[in-house]
Amino acid sequence: MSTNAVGGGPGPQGGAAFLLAQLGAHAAGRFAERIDGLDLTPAQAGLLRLVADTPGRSQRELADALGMPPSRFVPFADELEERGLIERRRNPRDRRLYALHLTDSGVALLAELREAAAAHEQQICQALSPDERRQLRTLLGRVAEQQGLTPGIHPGYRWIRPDRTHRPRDPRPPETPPTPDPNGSA
Amino acid sequence: MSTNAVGGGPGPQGGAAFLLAQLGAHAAGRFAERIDGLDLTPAQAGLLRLVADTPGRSQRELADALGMPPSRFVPFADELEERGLIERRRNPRDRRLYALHLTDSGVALLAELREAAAAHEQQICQALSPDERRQLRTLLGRVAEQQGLTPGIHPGYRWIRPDRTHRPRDPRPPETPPTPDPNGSA
DNA sequence: TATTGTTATACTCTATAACTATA
DNA sequence: TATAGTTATAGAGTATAACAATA
Repeated sequence: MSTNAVGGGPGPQGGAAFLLAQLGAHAAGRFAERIDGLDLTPAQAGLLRLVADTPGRSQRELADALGMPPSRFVPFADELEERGLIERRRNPRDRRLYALHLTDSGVALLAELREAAAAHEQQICQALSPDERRQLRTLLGRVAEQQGLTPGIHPGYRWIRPDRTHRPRDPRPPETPPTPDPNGSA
Repeated sequence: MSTNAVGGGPGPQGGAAFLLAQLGAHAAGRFAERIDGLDLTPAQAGLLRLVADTPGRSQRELADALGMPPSRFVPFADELEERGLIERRRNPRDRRLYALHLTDSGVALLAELREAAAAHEQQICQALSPDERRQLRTLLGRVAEQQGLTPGIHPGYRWIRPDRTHRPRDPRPPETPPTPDPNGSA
């Protein structure tokens, strides 16, 4: 059996940092499996959550928040739009911008996503009593805060395996003629 | 600011499962940065650790243990061999097999790796007192055990970004003539 | 001229599947 | 015929950089 020569600390299972990395990858993998039933990848779930959280943001803003280049964000959002989960609305003040919003369908799926997340939480924390789970959340929360992590933002979207079933989208039909808006600037 | 609509549970930072995934990715990323100074990727460090832990195993066994296909394992091990950290020894009983061992250089680097892991542990757990760190390790260890994780084996080697500076290796010179070994079977 | 959104291209990484040597 | 190791190849996914529309 493996005795972990470099796990980073005391104990047969390695230090807390190694356990965090190990359990984090495990938890992320299990969550991915779970929401696969909703036909969502973790990154897609993250975008739904982000759009629900702060609706109306531009694609550029969202791409920055997720740490992904705009050229990657576009086909990424395309999928969710094709599935009717989000919609792009032109900003009449600045017609370069799309404001992203959840559709009713997207709101409904988000509710399912919340259920999945709750079930996931139960599944991962099985070994702990309610009191121990609170202890764990408190300890992890303090570590996360001290390490400067943004609540609710997973730092790994950049690396997470993307959806491989992405088909090229059909060309977007030309926009409705430019409703002439008298006020000019941004 | 993001208020985390689907983090999986109570608290402003999401449930324990989300915190685990978030902190796990963070810890893994920081560790990767740290050992970049030793010119090692996390996957390479994992292989060094594995070979040190159970020397003499075949490439096939190691590839299986790491969950990577043999065709990917070969160039992966090539790099470490070119750098003189591991060596392949023919098994005279079954000349199809290579037994992998650490060189002296590899042992020395592993010692540095242990130091890096210890420093990493300190860096990640800054926010906690020694007693709290023990609590955290205990809680995480119980979760890991219940979830069936193998101590010391990170489940994410399959997905971790590989080294992009891999140059094609020069062809291996033909093996020394077959020391005729009277006993035939495996 | 700068910025948003988009598309094209070139590059990297990967797994599948042949292939060689040995059993 | 089966297996360890290796190599070739074809496919997927990515970022860089050009591009169009709008400011």
